[in-house]
Amino acid sequence: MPLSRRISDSTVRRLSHYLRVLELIQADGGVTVSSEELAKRGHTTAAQVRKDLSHFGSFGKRGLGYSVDELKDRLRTILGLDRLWRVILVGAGRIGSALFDYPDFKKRGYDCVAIVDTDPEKIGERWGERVIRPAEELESLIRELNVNLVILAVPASAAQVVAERSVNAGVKGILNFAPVQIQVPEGIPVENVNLVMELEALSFQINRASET
Amino acid sequence: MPLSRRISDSTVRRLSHYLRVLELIQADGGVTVSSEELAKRGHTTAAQVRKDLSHFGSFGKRGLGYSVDELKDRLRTILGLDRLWRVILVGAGRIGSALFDYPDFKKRGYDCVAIVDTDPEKIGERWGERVIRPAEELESLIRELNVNLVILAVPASAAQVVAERSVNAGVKGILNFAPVQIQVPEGIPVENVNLVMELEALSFQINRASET
DNA sequence: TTGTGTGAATCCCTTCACAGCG
DNA sequence: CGCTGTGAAGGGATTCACACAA
Repeated sequence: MPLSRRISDSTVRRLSHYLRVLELIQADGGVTVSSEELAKRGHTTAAQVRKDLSHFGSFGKRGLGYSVDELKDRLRTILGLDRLWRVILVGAGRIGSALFDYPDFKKRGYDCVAIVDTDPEKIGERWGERVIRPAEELESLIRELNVNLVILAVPASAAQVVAERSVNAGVKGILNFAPVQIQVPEGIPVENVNLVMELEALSFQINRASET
Repeated sequence: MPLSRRISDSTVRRLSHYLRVLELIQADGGVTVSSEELAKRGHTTAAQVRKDLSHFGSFGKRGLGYSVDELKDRLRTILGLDRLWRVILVGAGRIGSALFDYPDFKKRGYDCVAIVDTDPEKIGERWGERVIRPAEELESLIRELNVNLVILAVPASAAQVVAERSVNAGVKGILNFAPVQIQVPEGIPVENVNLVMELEALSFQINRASET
């Protein structure tokens, strides 16, 4: 059942969302949950929930629903949250600092083990337990600290170079905040977060809505 | 031809991306582009580019390609960037400040006309030309300054309430950074940016890749 | 000849509907 | 009986392939 099928990006997003909902349900003292309820608190249908989960096994009890606790664990495993991810943050600007302080980060198993920047003013600055290191140390930090993920919070012009250096030094995935499409070798996943693109999607939809 | 068909979200994202590529091409002195080239510099196919554009009209010349300048204008109009969007930022934390300073913002026609926060320490603080106002003034600011869009950079617990107040006061769209699914009336577009979700998508894919 | 615009074919995702298990 | 798990149906979106315009 946990077949090596291709799982779509939207499915993964939904799984991530289910996990969040489960945590809320658990906080409210819920012990079991139906696909119906899970769907209502996401923005999906019950059939979708069941289909999503069915790609990875059958975790529910017919006539009963899912055990909140068990499903939560399963989702954590599926999403790869049952291990620690070691993250390096490249770019100690505002986006970088916003991420660094994001409370859910650590909670989800992401540990920012290093920060680098090119700005001499910033190098040496202390953020919590970390000290900002010069960008030249990128590769050595990745290797020494066994970094898995890199967060690119750098200007568009620097993103490609940093991505290449990081991949060469051994990172396995990239979260890219720079508004460019970066090229990486096959097999290195990249997720892009592009703030302007989100806003543009919004203004497009508003225009549409008002055209009726 | 600019028919009122349903345009998918992914199409809009691609349009937004084409626009960015066109700007780069123009900066390099390019005057015309083919769907082929546009596709290569995005992450799509030529057929996809043509199909996307065909939803809104036929802007190209057969055998020649598209005029960079004209297509850029068309895309700007389609995406609703040919007007000024007035934005209010709710939450003057790090994410808020990152957005506020995002250089592409103003360039794309988004003007952050007001900032509010609940923290007495922050109220009165000056950011560029703006002064942070108390959260109680949300509605009056939206009305007086004719705000179209609200950016929610607040904790999850506050997001729903702020969204409702904003919609009641007249905003037409919401960019939500809080990690919750907010409920809004039909016809008010919401775009969600969820940083943890992006990271989870990444770790999922890395796990998958290594399972091979 | 080149490269667009577009029906047709294909693929993938979502929804339906129900068999089957607790 | 209630709710899951899943084959089948349906619907969208992507890709193909080619007529046609410059």
